[in-house]
Amino acid sequence: MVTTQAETALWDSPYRADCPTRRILDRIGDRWTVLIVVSLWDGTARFSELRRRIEGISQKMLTQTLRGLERDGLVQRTVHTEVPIRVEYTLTEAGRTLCEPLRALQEWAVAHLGDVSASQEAYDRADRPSPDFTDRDRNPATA
Amino acid sequence: MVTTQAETALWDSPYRADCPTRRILDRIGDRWTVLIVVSLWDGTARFSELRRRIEGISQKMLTQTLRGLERDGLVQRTVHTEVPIRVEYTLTEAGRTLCEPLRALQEWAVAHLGDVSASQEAYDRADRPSPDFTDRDRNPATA
DNA sequence: CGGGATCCAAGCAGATACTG
DNA sequence: CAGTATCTGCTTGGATCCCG
Repeated sequence: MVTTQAETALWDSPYRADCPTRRILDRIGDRWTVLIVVSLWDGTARFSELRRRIEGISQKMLTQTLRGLERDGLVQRTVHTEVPIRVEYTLTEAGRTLCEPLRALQEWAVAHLGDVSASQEAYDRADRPSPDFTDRDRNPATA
Repeated sequence: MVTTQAETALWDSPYRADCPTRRILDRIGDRWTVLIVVSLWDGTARFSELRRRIEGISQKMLTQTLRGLERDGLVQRTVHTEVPIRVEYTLTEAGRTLCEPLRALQEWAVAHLGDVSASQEAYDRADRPSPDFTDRDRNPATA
């Protein structure tokens, strides 16, 4: 895919709306995609099992996200036409490769959550010129 | 809240709503955070410069996202009270460390976009039981 | 069990107007 | 220049009902 140089393609184009990074980001940028992919890391899982694992995800979102992942070729869906129907989901090879950067991100999260939380508290404690967000607020409890 | 082993903590807790991963994911999971962090990789940038670089981002979203990043301690905001006011944004150390996993993700995106696109087209071409999405559609043009 | 379809609330995000 | 404030539309996502 890279025409000129790897470096350039990687760091110059991302700011344009039609670049690969943007497209992928839009796909995996939702709340559930990453969680699902990561939770499929250790193997196959059934629909209801995923639903229990992810915790907080609705049936609609789980279905929707899984469909998206299947469409992207990151997850394989296998239907077992038995008495109570059984559907299993597995990561494809591509899906498995995606897990690596995702794990890196996860490790970062675990390693830096403390700092982030501390920074947030410090930020919120400081009296800022106009801390009164009216529109879209990150911490509604403060008001 | 798994206290046994690091490995376990990394892979067992993410499915609970209050885990670090979820929290970080919710923060960087929006469309702009990652783009901004990445675009600050090579150094300091002014507000308007970021706005031009990111392309497509509104002033509101840029401000909002930058505030969030500042609050998280990932970006440092410096105001130069000059005639035309000048504000510069730089990654903090934490922000810079976040760039690494983000770069990995970006590289994955560049490397796999072709496969993903191909998979999507194949998926869309296949006649599925009921491909008629009514609610939330990924490709409105198909209808 | 594993969804599909529909309704509806909340949040996200754009456009606009105004300020120091 | 670098925002803030507000109104508003669109999207996201949850709840619910139903079906094979």
